[in-house]
Amino acid sequence: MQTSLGWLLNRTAYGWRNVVDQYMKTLGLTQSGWMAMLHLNRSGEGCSQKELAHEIGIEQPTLQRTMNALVEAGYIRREKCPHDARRKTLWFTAPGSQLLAKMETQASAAREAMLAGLNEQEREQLHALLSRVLDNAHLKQVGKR
Amino acid sequence: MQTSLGWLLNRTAYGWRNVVDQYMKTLGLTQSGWMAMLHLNRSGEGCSQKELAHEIGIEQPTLQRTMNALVEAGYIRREKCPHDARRKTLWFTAPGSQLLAKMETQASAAREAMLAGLNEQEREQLHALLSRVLDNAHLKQVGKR
DNA sequence: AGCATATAATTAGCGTGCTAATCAAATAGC
DNA sequence: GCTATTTGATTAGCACGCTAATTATATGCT
Repeated sequence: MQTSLGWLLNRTAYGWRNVVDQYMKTLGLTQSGWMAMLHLNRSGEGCSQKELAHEIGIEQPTLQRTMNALVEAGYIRREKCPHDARRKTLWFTAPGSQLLAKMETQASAAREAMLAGLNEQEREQLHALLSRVLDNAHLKQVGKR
Repeated sequence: MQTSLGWLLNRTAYGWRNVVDQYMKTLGLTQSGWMAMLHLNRSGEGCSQKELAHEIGIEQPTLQRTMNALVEAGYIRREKCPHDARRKTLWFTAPGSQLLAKMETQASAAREAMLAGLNEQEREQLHALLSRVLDNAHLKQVGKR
């Protein structure tokens, strides 16, 4: 095996992000921006920032910066939660919803480009193998601090 | 498929880096630091900074910052190349070589931890699938600028 | 020889991940 | 009911990927 799996994994993830980025480029959003938009749609509008960060798999302060930019750009708005004054819920604005629709199209085109040549069975195999490696990573990180 | 392959890929790569980081932690080097040390050993001492960056798969300015830290820490030294005054070649210092030996041990322990439960055939399968996805990424990035 | 182009190292500055620390509100325990 | 702890959002600052631009040297073309 010429290249180590760790390196390969890292580079493939990096390449994937860059390809999606190219497909998204015309929409004028950065990587963290489209990630947040797509995941907010998946999580469902009205979730808290903490919940969205967890869904994306990043930490709250990381999302904070991205959210500020999206709010600034007018795609998302924060609202105070009536039940819990600490929470702020997230909602698409009308321009945000329009942009989202275009993003979904681009996202699936990018996905298809990356997986070109892999049949359904191979995609599932890759998914299964990566899931097992990721589980190992999580096990090893118990008691990290 | 619950989680998208893109997300899974990204998180697995991230998890892998963090696990290796934990194994390396006691050695007092950052992620980019041990990457540079291990790859310099693989490339062979005396290579240029550009060559090492290419071997690692990062850009020259990214390596530059890391190299400055490693030189500062006394693990690596830069030397002027006699044939080409633009080039600088990279060499381990004595403390650097000692550290490297420990790093190699930790690196393979980390690798084994991440791949626990995957037999040889599965590892090769994962390698092959990732390689194909990475190829797609490269194809899509032709003419990127 | 002399000027244009190419290449290696470097500097400057951005994007996005993180942890640590702070503030405000909610919850728990006495 | 009041203080102690927990929780969500936020701020500050670090690590490490990038591109663009600068500098010094090498190479190539006329």
